[in-house]
Amino acid sequence: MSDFDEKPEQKKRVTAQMVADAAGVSRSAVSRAFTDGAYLDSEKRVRIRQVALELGYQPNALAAGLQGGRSHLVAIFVGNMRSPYDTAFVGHLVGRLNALGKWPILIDGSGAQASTAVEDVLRYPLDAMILRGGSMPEDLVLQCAKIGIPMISSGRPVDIDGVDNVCCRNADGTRSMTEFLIAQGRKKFAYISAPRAYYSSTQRRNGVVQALAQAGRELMAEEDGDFTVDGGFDAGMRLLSNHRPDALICANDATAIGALTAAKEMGWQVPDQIAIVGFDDIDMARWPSFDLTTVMNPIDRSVDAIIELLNRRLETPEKSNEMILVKTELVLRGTH
Amino acid sequence: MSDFDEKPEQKKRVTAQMVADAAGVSRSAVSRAFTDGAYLDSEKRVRIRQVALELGYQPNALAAGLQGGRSHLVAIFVGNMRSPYDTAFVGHLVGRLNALGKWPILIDGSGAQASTAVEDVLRYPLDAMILRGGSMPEDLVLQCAKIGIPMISSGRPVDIDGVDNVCCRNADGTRSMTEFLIAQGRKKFAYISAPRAYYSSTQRRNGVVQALAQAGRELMAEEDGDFTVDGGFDAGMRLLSNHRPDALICANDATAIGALTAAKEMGWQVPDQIAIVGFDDIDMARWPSFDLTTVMNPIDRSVDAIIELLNRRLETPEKSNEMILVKTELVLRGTH
DNA sequence: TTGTATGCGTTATCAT
DNA sequence: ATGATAACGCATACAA
Repeated sequence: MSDFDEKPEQKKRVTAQMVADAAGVSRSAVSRAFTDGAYLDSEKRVRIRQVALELGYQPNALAAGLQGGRSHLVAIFVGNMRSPYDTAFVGHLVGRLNALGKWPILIDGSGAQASTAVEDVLRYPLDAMILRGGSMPEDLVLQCAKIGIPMISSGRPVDIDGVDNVCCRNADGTRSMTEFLIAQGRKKFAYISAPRAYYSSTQRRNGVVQALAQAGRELMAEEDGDFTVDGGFDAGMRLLSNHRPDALICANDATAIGALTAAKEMGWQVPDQIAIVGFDDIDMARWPSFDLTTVMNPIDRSVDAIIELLNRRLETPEKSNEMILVKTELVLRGTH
Repeated sequence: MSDFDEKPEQKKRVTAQMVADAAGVSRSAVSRAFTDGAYLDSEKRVRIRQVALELGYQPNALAAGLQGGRSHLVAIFVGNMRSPYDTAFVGHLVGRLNALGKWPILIDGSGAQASTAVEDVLRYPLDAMILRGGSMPEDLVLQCAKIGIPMISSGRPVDIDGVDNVCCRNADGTRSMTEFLIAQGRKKFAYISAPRAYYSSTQRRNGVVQALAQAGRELMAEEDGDFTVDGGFDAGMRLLSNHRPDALICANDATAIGALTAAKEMGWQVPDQIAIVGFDDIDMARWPSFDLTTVMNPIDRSVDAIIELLNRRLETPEKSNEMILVKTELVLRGTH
């Protein structure tokens, strides 16, 4: 073997034609060797694959995608790449998509250039676009729908033709939690919210208010948070300086962790004097320093639902929109 | 306008040819209208773009990528999509790549099917492959190098031709921290590690040991963690039951948070009786309940370095390998 | 400045 | 079972 053979210095990508030449077969044979269920002598298939391996050949997915089939590319528009819940969510989703042979292209929705980014990514013939939290500009959603790209929104229902939705039963979750706390003997309820723009916070608040109304009560106090620990801390400080509730329900776990820290710092006994609960059940909620009672917003099930809707939509592109509602569960730990 | 016109039901993607027909120009004119710096009457360009917008035309990136230029696709192999540091890292990286017009395809390296996933993604003519933490099987790295895909590894140096590296000065970080604690008067040092397989934990331990040696000391105790809060909690419990160090250095922040929780639970006064410090400076480190003194492993600078190496490599594909070492910084909060 | 013609690497169709 | 050939949608060298 010559030195030249030893180090091919192949700058250009190996093509099917090269493999065909090397193996002494036609280009089509090579293509078939990489297509499951194609007519090809099994012995020849093995030989071709062998040659391909030696040459380092991989079918070019770009060219294959041009053929009209699926591209296997899926975009994920992530509203907030900083929040613990969303990042965990995306982590799971990516894993599931990988297992399915779908390749997720991530778009950071919080960036200033998010709209441009979406438009650029739309140049790829995507199998689907998944919206996670945040909000994609309406016109872009419409554009996707117009192009005919299946869209699945998670966390914020989108009522547009061609968009499927996965959403957790926010109000049910906080309603159950509130009922539980009432049954436990709590009487004076407060809520720390997130800005109105966040659909889920409003829904969660509704659940609290409904449960209280049913018991002939109402919220005694309320403060604005922003879904972050710092926001929860500040809101908790403000709220607990001016009121003495015995139950504090927070828009999410981050907020609750912040509020819990504030309460402890102010000398409140949790859960003796006050119950503080969150929503989501992020990893940190079960960290021993918090041991937070919360409402589980199940990532597994939500991702399952997304995958399910994705498969269904790819199978039947013209099917009508669907909305899968994901059930929550109370997670009773140490702060109630 | 007829009903038919109203709802075009366009299943097929709009192509440049359709736009050309609609605008009464040639196919190439349309192409030029979307290519910056191409010769085209500016008036005509505007008209073509207008028609394209109405029809919902986007150049097909798959077909464009086939042309031999860049695909603008970049794969990110993520070793651990659960750890707070890695997810934050990936979040930043995705944002930066988006801003550059590069589209990141995520591969979950912790999945069982990671190898298959990498091979499948390699079918796309990637502009680059970025390794974040974890470890990609060596043969796959070699395969990428052979194909000629630029690779950049972050968090774990890869010594293979064609692979650039970004790595934080782990040993420097813990050495500075140890020196600082020694100067502060701490005398009995302990370390909670991660499994040997993790390059960074070993490096960080080395820094501690070196600084101690220079002061004529050595580690009085050591326990095995696993880079998680739970692991840190357990290791902390074991360590503090059998020893009475006055400084506990942990392999990362998650470990430190776990150990800190354990220490408080056992009644230790932090920082009076013991200093507990971490590494990374994840978001949670500055949460008020922890207020953790730690070594910053700067995500911004690491991502900057990756982008820099990426640009340089794309500019000069044949350049020799580079390794950018990222400086750490002590972050002095409340646990020292 | 513009249109025509060719090539990119693959899969699908059609013969054989 | 296999090989030749036609799409796929675009960019670009070339001709006008």
